Amino acid sequence: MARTPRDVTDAELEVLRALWDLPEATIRALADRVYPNGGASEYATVQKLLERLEDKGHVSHRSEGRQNVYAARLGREDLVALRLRETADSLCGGSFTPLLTHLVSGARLSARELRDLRRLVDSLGERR
Amino acid sequence: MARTPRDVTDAELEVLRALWDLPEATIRALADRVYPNGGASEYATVQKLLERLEDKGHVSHRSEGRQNVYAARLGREDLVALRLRETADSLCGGSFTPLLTHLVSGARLSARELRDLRRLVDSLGERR
DNA sequence: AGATTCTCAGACGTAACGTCTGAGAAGGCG
DNA sequence: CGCCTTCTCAGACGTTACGTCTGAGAATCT
Repeated sequence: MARTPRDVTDAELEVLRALWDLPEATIRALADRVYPNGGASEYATVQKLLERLEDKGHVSHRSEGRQNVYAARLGREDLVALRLRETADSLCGGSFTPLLTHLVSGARLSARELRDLRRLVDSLGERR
Repeated sequence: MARTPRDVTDAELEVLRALWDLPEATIRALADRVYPNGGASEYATVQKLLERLEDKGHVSHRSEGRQNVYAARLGREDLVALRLRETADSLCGGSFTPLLTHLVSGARLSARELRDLRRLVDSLGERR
């Protein structure tokens, strides 16, 4: 049975998070944020993580002058979508309905979450 | 940054699936199902996967006579819940609302699914 | 008794993951 | 101009997860 690598690993996610806050950033800016007062090796770590993220298509870079400027191609919502799809595919035969059912009925939503959801459903219902 | 092992790996999931179909099963039954016409080593593989699943608390066994009978402690819905919580925690600050929003607005629900969902939400709202 | 089938304990190889090192190019500045 | 700093690129390293497999011993069957 083949092992499937993770879409985004823990350390990669940390870098992605930084990129979500700073929509465009140089490696140094990201390194400073992810590893405050980190040295050369932490810098290189971020660099490698960015390289791997780019291999996966989740990040892109352009070289501005001498240095590279990175930007996220995968947004937080996209990653949420990815994770939901993975869950649906591997556990629910690809259907999202079981996820919904669980979330709505089982997950003890707060009053606010419930209100938001009701509004969402209402707005969807109107458009039909 | 510490690496976090997966809740259930691919091969482990395969065994879990088998256990979901056969609510109680001996190792051999599971091995036959997961690896049709597999030999002694496949049997041992299933055994090891069960051991790891048990370490994680997802499976339990009792020894019936000479052999061990395994049962899933973690149901399909439980695993769905786990995955959803992981996603919410790592990407949405623990809130389920973004997941719901994505599912409801993005997942192209059928009219019927939508109606059921609305009813579900309404019934939940009444209880407050 | 001998063959079979179970359990338990542990080893093995590969890949993932997080981290780090070194070499080279490009500016900044005395 | 030399020197120092900072960047990029390429690749190595150690640990662990993961999937797989082997061997030894106990129980059961015929």
